[in-house]
Amino acid sequence: MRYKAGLETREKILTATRRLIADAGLDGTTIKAICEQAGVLPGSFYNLFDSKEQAILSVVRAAIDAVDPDPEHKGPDSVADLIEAYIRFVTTERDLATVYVRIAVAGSGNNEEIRGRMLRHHEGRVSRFEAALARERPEMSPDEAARRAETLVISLNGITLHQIVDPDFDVALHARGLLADALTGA
Amino acid sequence: MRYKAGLETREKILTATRRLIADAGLDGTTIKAICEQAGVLPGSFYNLFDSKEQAILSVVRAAIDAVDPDPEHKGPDSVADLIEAYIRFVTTERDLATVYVRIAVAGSGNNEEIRGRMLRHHEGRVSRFEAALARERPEMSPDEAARRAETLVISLNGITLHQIVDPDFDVALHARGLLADALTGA
DNA sequence: CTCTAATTTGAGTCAACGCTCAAGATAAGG
DNA sequence: CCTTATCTTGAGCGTTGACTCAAATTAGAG
Repeated sequence: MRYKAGLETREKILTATRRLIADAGLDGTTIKAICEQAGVLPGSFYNLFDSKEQAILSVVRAAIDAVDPDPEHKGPDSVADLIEAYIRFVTTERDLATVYVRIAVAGSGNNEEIRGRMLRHHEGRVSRFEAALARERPEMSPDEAARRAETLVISLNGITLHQIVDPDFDVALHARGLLADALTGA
Repeated sequence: MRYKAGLETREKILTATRRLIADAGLDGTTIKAICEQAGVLPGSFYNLFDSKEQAILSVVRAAIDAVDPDPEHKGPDSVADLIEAYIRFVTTERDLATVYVRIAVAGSGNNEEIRGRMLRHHEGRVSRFEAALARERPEMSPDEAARRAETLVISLNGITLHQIVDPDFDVALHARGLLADALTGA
């Protein structure tokens, strides 16, 4: 793949795949459905991807990366910053957020690469929350800060999970509630 | 189905289906796999169930009911009671807990019956937590208690979700942490 | 313009899926 | 023991899935 047309087709396929995983689930994400949504034929798909799994993995990697934007920037974010960034992601990139949860649940049992990637990503996120928490609540014991940071990240995932079941769910309200709980507790 | 043999076969099939959804995911839950695991042939499966979906739905209904044991008992549980019951469920009935989350995520997009059942069940659970919270923290505003109760239920689901990705995750530690946060906050 | 590599086409392969069915085996009431 | 309802067998049906490929088309460097 080197010509412009190929790159554009690749993007169309990835966009269609992302949309399908979010809307129809993994079962509904067939080659036929992807090709129809992308306006492309199967042969063209297989000119650019080795397998259906490869296309899905590309989308999944993008989704995982998008959950934690700017992971290199190790700057001193506050817990509130991190929560607001998450709210922004979940509300503006709902498809990617849905893909993230769908794959975490469906892929972790079968696919070791996905499971490992999810776990490493989780640890990274927890670390950032933990550091922010230690900065803002210096009197808190390190163990307590670590436990709270992990609970916070997991609870945020619970919020995203619930948004899949109830699309009208108020993500921001509950995410900010978690923030308050994490900062005010004993 | 009336003979004893039929009822036993039915149970074998449901057990195999539950195990498969938890271990292999919905994709891996094929008629062939169910029948092998149950030690039964396809014809026998279809003598007892109208379709694969019917068997899966039976397992799903059981999983949903099991998340909230004894829902009729409207007794005055404490928040701690409810959390401990949940910890017990997630740790002793891990297969059912995994089925619950897998179906919530995979089924809510496609299947309206499952989505509705999940939502109603969610509301029921939130109500019980809300009532317990109002009893233990009477000074809390009703809105605040409602918000906290819902956040608590959603966070517990996040814990179950995380257990699927990381089977060694300490469910009890984090669930009890949530309890403390919910009771002590402002 | 020319030539090659990249891309698109779409009919077609093969395996696996959910599911059926007629025939044989087994259970239980009378 | 006989009869009838229930259960089991397993080959096989039609459909759909992922994927292939040779031929036609198009993009772009020289």
